[in-house]
Order: sequence, then structure tokens, then C-alpha cells
Amino acid sequence: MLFAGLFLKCYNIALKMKKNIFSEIFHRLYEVYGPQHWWPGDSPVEIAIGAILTQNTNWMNVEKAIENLKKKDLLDAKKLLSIEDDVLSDLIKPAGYYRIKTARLKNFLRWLVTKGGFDRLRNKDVTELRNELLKIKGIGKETADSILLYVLEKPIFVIDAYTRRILKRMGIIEAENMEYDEIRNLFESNLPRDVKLFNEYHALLVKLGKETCLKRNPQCTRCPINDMCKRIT
DNA sequence: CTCCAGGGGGCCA
DNA sequence: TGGCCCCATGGA
Repeated sequence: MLFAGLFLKCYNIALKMKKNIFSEIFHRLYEVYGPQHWWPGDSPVEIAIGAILTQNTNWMNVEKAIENLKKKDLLDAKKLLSIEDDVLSDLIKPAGYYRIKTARLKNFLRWLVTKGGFDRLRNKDVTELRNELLKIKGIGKETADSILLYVLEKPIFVIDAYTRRILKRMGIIEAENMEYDEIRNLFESNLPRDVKLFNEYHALLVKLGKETCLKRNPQCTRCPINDMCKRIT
């Protein structure tokens, strides 16, 4: 029931999309993988914390860290800000980079509390929000955009290493280190600005990126977009 | 054993 | 800007 509803919604969005390579990729991935139900997490603050903890880190390790916080009922901005750095570091240790991430979490949470919480932030202008997020030490473009899309529900397309690798393989971009905002603009200017679509699309790219046939393997032979990939000898 | 995850910041030319 | 290094754990 939920599946069918979501599918229909995405299908309707798809019908309105211009026929281009970006909509084509979305169709393929959605047909094969279906809805991804992102972001994994039960509350806005949990999602935001996950976005910071998953920086260059396997999601499985992030889950362990979040589970530690959840067990102690610490998935709350003010509670987390009130505990000692050493205590927080110890709890998030499974996610790696635990000292630096402790500082990053607190930097973000301090900003969040100062601004009066997520509900208040949702009403603010996207560009202004993004600039503010980027000023926080430890919040870079991908993390900022993940929070904008998956927490604040703004139509911002998240670019990550998987996205770069896939676009490069398909010959859509020249180099993987192409400017972040230029790649983001590729998606945002070729797709309808729809939060639900951007949500699903990024999640699907991550899903595809995790497939072993695409993982650092230049020979992509069985992925859903194989025939769209540039032949690599 | 080696590799590498849903990055970001600092430093240096 | 562009390249390099550091941060750290745990599963494959």
C-alpha cells in the first residue's frame, strides 16, 4: 500500500520530467531498486547526527554509534551539549574519527539550539540556511545538503563520492573532482525541483554505488545502467 | 593482511 | 584553486 503510493507519486513526478539522461537514470534505478526510504532515522536530530557521523564512514559503524546514544536517551540537542566531550567521544567511537566528530556534532548542535530548533529553521530561505550551515566548522557541502534535503526538506541535490564515480563512468562529467556545486547544478537544473524526487534519487545513487560491480571497478557489466555507461577498455 | 566507508579542514605551492 | 595529509573504527 505504502509502496504503491510512493511508486505512483514518483511515477507522476517522472511523467512531468523532461526526457533527459538524468530522468532516464532515475527511472532505471527506481525500477530495479524501488523506494529506499531515506534518510534512515526516526527524528530530525537523529538524521542530522547521522549525516555528520557518516562522513567518510561506513553506515554500519554509524548505526552502532547512534544506537549507543539512543540507549542512553541522548538523541537530543541540549542533552548532548551538556555532556562532556570525553563521554560523547566514547559513545560515538564505533563511527571513527570520534574526537573530531565530537567537536563537529557540538558545533552543529550549538547552532541548532541557538536558532531555536528544526521547526523554526524550516521556514527560512534555503540559500541563507545553506550559507549558515557551511559556516559551521565540520559541516561541508555534502553534510549541509544532506541536512537541507533530508531534515529541512529543501529541494537541494546531494552530491557524494558515489555520484561522482557514477557520472564519471557514464561519461557525463570529465573528472570526479569536478566542482561540487557544478555537479549539483547539473541535477537541479535538469530535474523538477522536488524534495521527494531528490530524496529518492540520491538514495538510489548510493544504493547503486554500493553494488560490487560499480565499486571502484571500471568494468561495469551488470548494473542497471550498464548500457548507458561509457565503454572503458 | 589490506582496503575503504554516504567528508572536511588545514596547509602549502 | 589543486593536491596532500590527517582524522579512526570495523566489516569484507
